[in-house]
Amino acid sequence: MTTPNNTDNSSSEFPVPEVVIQRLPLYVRVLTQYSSAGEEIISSEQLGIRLQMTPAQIRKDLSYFGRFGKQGRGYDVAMLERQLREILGLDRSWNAAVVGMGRLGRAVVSYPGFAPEGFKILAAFDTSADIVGKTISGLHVQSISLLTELVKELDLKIGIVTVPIDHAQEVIDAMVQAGIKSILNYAPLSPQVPEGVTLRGIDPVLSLQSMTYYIR
Amino acid sequence: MTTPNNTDNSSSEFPVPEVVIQRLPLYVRVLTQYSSAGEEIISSEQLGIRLQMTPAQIRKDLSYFGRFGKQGRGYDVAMLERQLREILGLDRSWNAAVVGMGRLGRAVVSYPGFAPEGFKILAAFDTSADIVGKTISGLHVQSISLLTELVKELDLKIGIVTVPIDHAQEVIDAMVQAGIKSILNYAPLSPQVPEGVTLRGIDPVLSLQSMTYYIR
DNA sequence: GATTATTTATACATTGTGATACAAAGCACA
DNA sequence: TGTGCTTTGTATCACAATGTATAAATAATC
Repeated sequence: MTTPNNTDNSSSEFPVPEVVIQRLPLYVRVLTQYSSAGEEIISSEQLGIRLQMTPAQIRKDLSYFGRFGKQGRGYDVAMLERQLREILGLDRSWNAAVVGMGRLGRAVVSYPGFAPEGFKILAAFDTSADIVGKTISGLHVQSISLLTELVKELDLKIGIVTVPIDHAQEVIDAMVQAGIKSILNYAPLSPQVPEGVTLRGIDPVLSLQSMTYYIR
Repeated sequence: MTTPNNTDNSSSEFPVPEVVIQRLPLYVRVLTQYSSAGEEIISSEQLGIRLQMTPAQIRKDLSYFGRFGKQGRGYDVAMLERQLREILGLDRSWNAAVVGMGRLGRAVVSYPGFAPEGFKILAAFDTSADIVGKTISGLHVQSISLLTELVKELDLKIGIVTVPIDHAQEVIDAMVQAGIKSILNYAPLSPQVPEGVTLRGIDPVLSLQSMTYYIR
């Protein structure tokens, strides 16, 4: 049952700015907190305080996708959360493969933060013969040559790169070749990916290196 | 010895945009690679190809800080790297404290990527009595109540937060109280920090959650 | 039911950021 | 030395993102 006033602007008439997309998960996060605190309504101002941004920015971001709020009242927490999760594709779960089962890869597969958010690591790969065949955190480590096959078989949609820097580009190329369209890269480099592949980097050193500018 | 053509715009007459500061470490990284590949000169176009950005953007970014290149020739790799490192404060090393010695904290202190870049984790803290007193990766885990004291004693300039989400804000408050001005936060929330404190978040789930928008 | 309080959605203004274009500067080579 | 080629630095433009202001809608109160 959709409310009649819910005009859907998301009909991909024009592209939503990437910055906006990146903020949506922040909104989802706050909404989840509010929801579990028993709140039923939230205003853009309350959201803004939590996220240190102006209420107008939040309203404008949301308006790209429809009209979710009620004037004089605010947003229904549960409803808005549901809508945003649907927009982001978080109303389902996503299967992921990790490539690189060294220290970092092991930390990633045993990180308990992914599964509750619907990201399931179903396969682990490595190149080195020492590691292939072992079982780590319940995952049987496979040879990278089986990547394409298992991407299809297990419906893997996300690739997580945790190999050393000098193998990262080739691993990413292999992922792209295997049909992976979303890559989370932990290696400290800026890899080249073709159009249509989304790449995000996790790079604590880069973050530190830009923070030091502001100390002194 | 400064070259005469090196006009210094960095004299904080006007603030350099934060996006620019965040790109400088990327330039440093490519320059380091180029340098160890034996290249002496690099053009903004070559840099642009590596980082998937327009040459003009790179030139403009650099021009905030001075004139480092030579027309018709390009940039001296070693010189530019040295300059950028100095601008970012990477020509020295920085001491850091990690708070939260659970799984994540242990992964962070044993991550070998920090030290070579000049980030030295000199102290580890936790709240739980089970962990305080243990030695992890050569670090004696201290009670968080000693934070302020050790920040001074060890000249800790960077705080790394690896506690569970429900303790993160209080830990960050404690760091701010202790005089820490740069915080790297691994907890999945958007903490509140006062003006003058720089905060960067490492949040793989957030990255994944915005990537799923582009699949489908 | 009329009046006052809120709060959204959005039109408009302002600011920030990135791309384009080109003059000035250096290099290479005849 | 002069000519052509390259590449920087920056002025200018275009557009993206943010902030401000307000009309319209809802709720609350008397």
